[in-house]
Amino acid sequence: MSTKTRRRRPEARPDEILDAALSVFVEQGFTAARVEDIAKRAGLSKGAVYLYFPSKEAMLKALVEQSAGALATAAERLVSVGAPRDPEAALRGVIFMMITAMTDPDISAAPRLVLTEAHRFPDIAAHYRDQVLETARRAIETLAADGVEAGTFRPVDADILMRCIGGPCLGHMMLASAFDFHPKKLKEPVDVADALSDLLLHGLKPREDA
Amino acid sequence: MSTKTRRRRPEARPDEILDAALSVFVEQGFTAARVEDIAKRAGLSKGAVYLYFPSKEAMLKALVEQSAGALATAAERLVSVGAPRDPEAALRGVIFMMITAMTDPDISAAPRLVLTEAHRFPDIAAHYRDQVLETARRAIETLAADGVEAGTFRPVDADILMRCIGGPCLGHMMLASAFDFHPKKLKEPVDVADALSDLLLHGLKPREDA
DNA sequence: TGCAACTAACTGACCGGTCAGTTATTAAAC
DNA sequence: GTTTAATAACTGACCGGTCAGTTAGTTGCA
Repeated sequence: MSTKTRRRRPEARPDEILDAALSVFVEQGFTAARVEDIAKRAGLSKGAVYLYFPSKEAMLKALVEQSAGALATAAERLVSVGAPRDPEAALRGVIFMMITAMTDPDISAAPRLVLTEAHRFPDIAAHYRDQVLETARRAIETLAADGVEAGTFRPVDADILMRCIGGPCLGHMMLASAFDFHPKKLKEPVDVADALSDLLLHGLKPREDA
Repeated sequence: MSTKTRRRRPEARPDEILDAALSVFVEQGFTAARVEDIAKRAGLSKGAVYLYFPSKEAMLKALVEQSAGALATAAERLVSVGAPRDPEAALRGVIFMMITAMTDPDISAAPRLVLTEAHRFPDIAAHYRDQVLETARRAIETLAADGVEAGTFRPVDADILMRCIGGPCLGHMMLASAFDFHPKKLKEPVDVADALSDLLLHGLKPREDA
């Protein structure tokens, strides 16, 4: 019960280790990450880690699978719920969700890890592509189709829209996490999300309408 | 001259080594990259590399500085030349340039490397931020101002515009390089650039004008 | 309640391989 | 003959993974 006792909590161990592994992987990169550091952060010795995972790489794969599942369902749900009724609001919701998620280092950690390590682990890359990216593309495709049908969007290629939604969010995250580079005026995630949504919806050129 | 002789070409060596280092760094990541592989790819032994660079990290820094300088001047020139006359064409030009650059693995290699390694080398990150990102931001800020003055753009926050220009290009590159994920219909870089430009300029909502 | 006998969780020293960086040596060029 | 480019062999630190041993906790029995 006390904070000091090193009790046995075997059920919670794998997740504790994965949490620690994620943070060390993100800080150091997979190769430079030391298993001993992961163990220490999880409150264990190095040997104990190998009671739960057969190798360092197995931890990486478990993390990726965890994250991929969560992201795929999130992407699918988010669009399918709101899009048929109000495509514009659904799109704003997607962007807001992505910006807030990307702004939280804990939430963006797993995608960041995948992004930096994917190309060295082809099976991880393929898994993420099929599970997350294809799902997201399909979701955006139906979002766009709903919008066109409702007359609130004009026709647009799904791959382009995908890059115009995800890209700025991705860029926003990378600028912040890799370079500590933040917007000068818009400090709050919600303001960034709104400004991105406005620009994407209305375009850079002036409008006669509105 | 012959392919077999191990002749002396000291002037060209540093750049040859850096070329090799860049490709190995991008393939393996900085930590996993082996100096011996870099040497082999440059046609040298490992020891010879250390005649030109004091450490592996020095190669990384030289690469980053090289790339940062090139990018900063490119960004500045590209905007300052075209923007005052025709902001819309200038913006299309910037996006086209970025997409074509990002689509060429050789050209995008250095930025990709910086993106994946920056957070572990704070001085590299700071250098890139001050040299490249701030320059790009200023360039985009004047591009936006020129467009507003000419009446072809409506007012927009520079940081948002920066993310809406760079983000989709960055996303396009990461999807391709990390996940081998490409647009289903738009195969040519020029088509992708045009579609991105159209969406950014005119927005997702239908227009009465045009 | 007290006390062995047992088990599962855990530890940390260790092994073997890898790799950044060094050095002794060779050979081309002038 | 001296200098410079280059190599191949070497060193030492580091780290993933292993394993013999320890400790915390449980069960059976009085």
